[in-house]
Amino acid sequence: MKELNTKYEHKKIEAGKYQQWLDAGYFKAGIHPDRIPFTLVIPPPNVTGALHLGHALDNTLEDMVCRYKRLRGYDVLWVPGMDHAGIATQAKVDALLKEQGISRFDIGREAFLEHAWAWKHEYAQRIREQWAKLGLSVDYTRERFTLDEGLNEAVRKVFVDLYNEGLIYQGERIINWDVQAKTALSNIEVIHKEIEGSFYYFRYPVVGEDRQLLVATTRPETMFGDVCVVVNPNDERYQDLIGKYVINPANDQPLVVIADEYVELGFGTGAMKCTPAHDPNDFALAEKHHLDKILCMHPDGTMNEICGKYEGMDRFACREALVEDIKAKGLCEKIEKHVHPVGHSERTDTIIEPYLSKQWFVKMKPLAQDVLDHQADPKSKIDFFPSRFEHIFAQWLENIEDWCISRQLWWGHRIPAWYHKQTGEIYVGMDEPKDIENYIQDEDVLDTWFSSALWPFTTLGWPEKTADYQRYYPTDTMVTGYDIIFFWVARMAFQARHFTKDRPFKEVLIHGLIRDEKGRKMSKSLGNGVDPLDVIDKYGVDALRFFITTNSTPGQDMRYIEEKVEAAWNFLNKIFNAARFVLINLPKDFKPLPISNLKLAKADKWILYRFNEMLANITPNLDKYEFALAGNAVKQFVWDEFCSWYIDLSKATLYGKDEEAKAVTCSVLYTLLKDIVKILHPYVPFITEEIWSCLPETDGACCISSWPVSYPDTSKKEADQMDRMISLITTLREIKVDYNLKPGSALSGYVSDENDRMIPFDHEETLILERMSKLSLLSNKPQGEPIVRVILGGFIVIPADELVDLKQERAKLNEQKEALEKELKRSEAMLNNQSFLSKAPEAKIAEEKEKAETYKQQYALVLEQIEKLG
RNA sequence: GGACGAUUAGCUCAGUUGGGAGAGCACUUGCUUGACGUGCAGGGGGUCACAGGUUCGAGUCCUGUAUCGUCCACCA
Repeated sequence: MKELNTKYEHKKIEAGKYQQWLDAGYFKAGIHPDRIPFTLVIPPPNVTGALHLGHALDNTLEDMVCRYKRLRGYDVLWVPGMDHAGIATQAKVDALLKEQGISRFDIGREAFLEHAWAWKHEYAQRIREQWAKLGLSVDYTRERFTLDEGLNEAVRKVFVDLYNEGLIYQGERIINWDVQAKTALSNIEVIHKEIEGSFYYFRYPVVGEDRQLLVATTRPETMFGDVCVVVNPNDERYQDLIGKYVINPANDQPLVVIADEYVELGFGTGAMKCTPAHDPNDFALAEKHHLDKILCMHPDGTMNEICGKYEGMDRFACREALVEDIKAKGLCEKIEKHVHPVGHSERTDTIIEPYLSKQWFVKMKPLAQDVLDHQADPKSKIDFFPSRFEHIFAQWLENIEDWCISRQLWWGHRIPAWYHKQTGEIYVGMDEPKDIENYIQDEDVLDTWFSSALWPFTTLGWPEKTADYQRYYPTDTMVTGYDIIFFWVARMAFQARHFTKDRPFKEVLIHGLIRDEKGRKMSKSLGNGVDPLDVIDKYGVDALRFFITTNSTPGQDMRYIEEKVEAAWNFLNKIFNAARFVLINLPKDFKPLPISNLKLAKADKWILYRFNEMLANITPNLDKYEFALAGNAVKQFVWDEFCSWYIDLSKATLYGKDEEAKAVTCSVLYTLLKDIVKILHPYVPFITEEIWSCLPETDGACCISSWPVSYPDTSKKEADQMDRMISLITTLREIKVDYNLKPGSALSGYVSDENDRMIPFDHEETLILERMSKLSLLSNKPQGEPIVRVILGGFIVIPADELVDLKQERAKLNEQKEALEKELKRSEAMLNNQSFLSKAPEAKIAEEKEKAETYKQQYALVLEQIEKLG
């Protein structure tokens, strides 16, 4: 048993504790095969750098769940791991090499990957150090990486199976091309931003005629890829032009005018240029009308060889130059300002080029439908907290398009497809073809999310039917931000459904973003990021965790406010000192007595009753991830009831002479402290473990102890008696403030019930009154002007002639009178309402009647007193 | 163009099946009370955005409006 420090110093308390937990193997799953398993996988952080506050939020909530479930007696498995994060990591390694003057193309694929792995090892270690700082109770014996061998095998199997089922295909389509990263992206990696661009109106001379056709575009540089001009077949203006040729002002080439209903009658000029290789709609038109698809750019966004003098120019430089040239030719009618959404790369923020390219796709409709079908079944659906995200999730799946999964990168899972050197035939398989010398492998890798989507089951050993997979899958809870529902949650859902015939997790807790104190997103460019390590250094991780868990609401964004972390620290300091108080007052040879065998005093019964109330309140809230509601209820109990009242009340016996009473108080203090520490453990694991280790008669660690149960034999009636005492003590304090008496000054007086009968106090209560208020009870009603105040269940009379300020007393009584009148009016209105009496629940009516009764008595008393004062 | 969220004390936010408006910080008065001044005791401060409706009863449910924010959406 350790000795508790005299001061709360978070650094001292947190030091070494995590390693002790790990050394003892407390977070290793499977130690208790008899227990019900509870599984959670960590959303694998990218190995691109340090963890930020967003990770702290996510991971703290997960650790909360795990530690709570562990205390509830589950065999908890929390699988840790990291994500290779293809584009992001490759960009970082590229940048690092660039600093050394190296291009990845100089050193080649293999050498580059060596650098990438070295990077991964370095950052994985940093991430683990941060997990340790946060106190995450993960099982390191099961740590995985999205690019490790086992996962690679699973990824290949998934690819090959989907390919064989016709759910993965290769196709030449318009994809979102990132000209900076020089890779394809999926639709959700494109961020649409409203950009002020221009609408250019150009005149296209009609071949052989002396007239011009007006065509508008927002992207003149793609005119080199135009193959025709399209008009609506019902557009009367252009009937005679259909089938004729016009001259493209960009390159003076003839373009045929075709008709298609796709062109909207009222929009623009009614004539649309068609660029099949640079626009998805134009591509669809080209397929329909068997038109050519002409690329006019290189993969890096510069113009290609078909663009004549513009070859090699950046696409936007080309746009400007071309417009100038067309103006010079006199073919530019006008340029209008035009605000429209423009796709940007999520990673590089460059403007996406819709680009014709051969890529691999997942056919999404059937896979998504499978998930949607199960979402309609309460037994196999994934439950979202809060539930509104289920609609967002379902809506996205309903409108899903095929997923472009190939990426032109090196860092990732290589696509298991090989092309025959002579025939070009495609071979897709788990392993390379036997006559590999005749094949070359596809150069591309898979979208990072393709492997992340398998995370809940591949980490448990799938496709092997391992013991872990059988015991721990499907997982129970996933904790993640609303920003990756589409990227990740939806994809896990369909891959799990398809390959494991199950949901990947039963419940999803969705949290929001953590923002800066002004509500802005934290970002590098704004420089408003907060490093969790700095916060931990200043306030300790427990304070950070308590701030996070008690200031966030499921699904809702939160702001980082340092004052609130400080407030959390203050609470921890409070707990620490409460623990000190208890420990200081326990006798050296203390042995806790079972509460149920004790002759409890009123104060004991009161606090135990309150504890039961609190426990009954928080448990269901914790079960539905309402950590803030539960946490604040615990805080309120600990601070306002345990510390402010019970500890103070306990001093009456602790500092008294009754050894038997003292022993009872000690046991109650000890037992309650122990329970409080357990309840708070998921929130603040370090300080609670510290206090636990200083408590006598505890074995093991707090983190593997058990969730408290409620105390037997507590009653509301007895709790109410203590509430009368509390009301009395509070009133006495008010009187002292009213009369400018020192808090420690002595008073004498008596308490009467509504009928003016003196209420007797037992020994315990007398001691408490003396201790808390320096009130000595009178046995006879004295003469003279008294101060009279209404309290719960009666009134207190303080005879104090020389003190009494009649004016003040009248004012006070009138205040009370008015308040009571208001309450009575409200109460009577309710009780005189026949509808209320006939429709409201009985318990509510009884409650109101009881209240009304109390008010009436108190009101009568106040009136009587006012009359006495005259 | 759709969908969703927010609007409650000076600030940041809770408020779980509808039943007398809460917290933290800030403000204010008093206090070396044998755990804690990082504290203790007392106090002030809100027409719950607005307008209707349902209900015996609405911060809470319904409809609409306003403001802010987010996501989704190929109109050249």
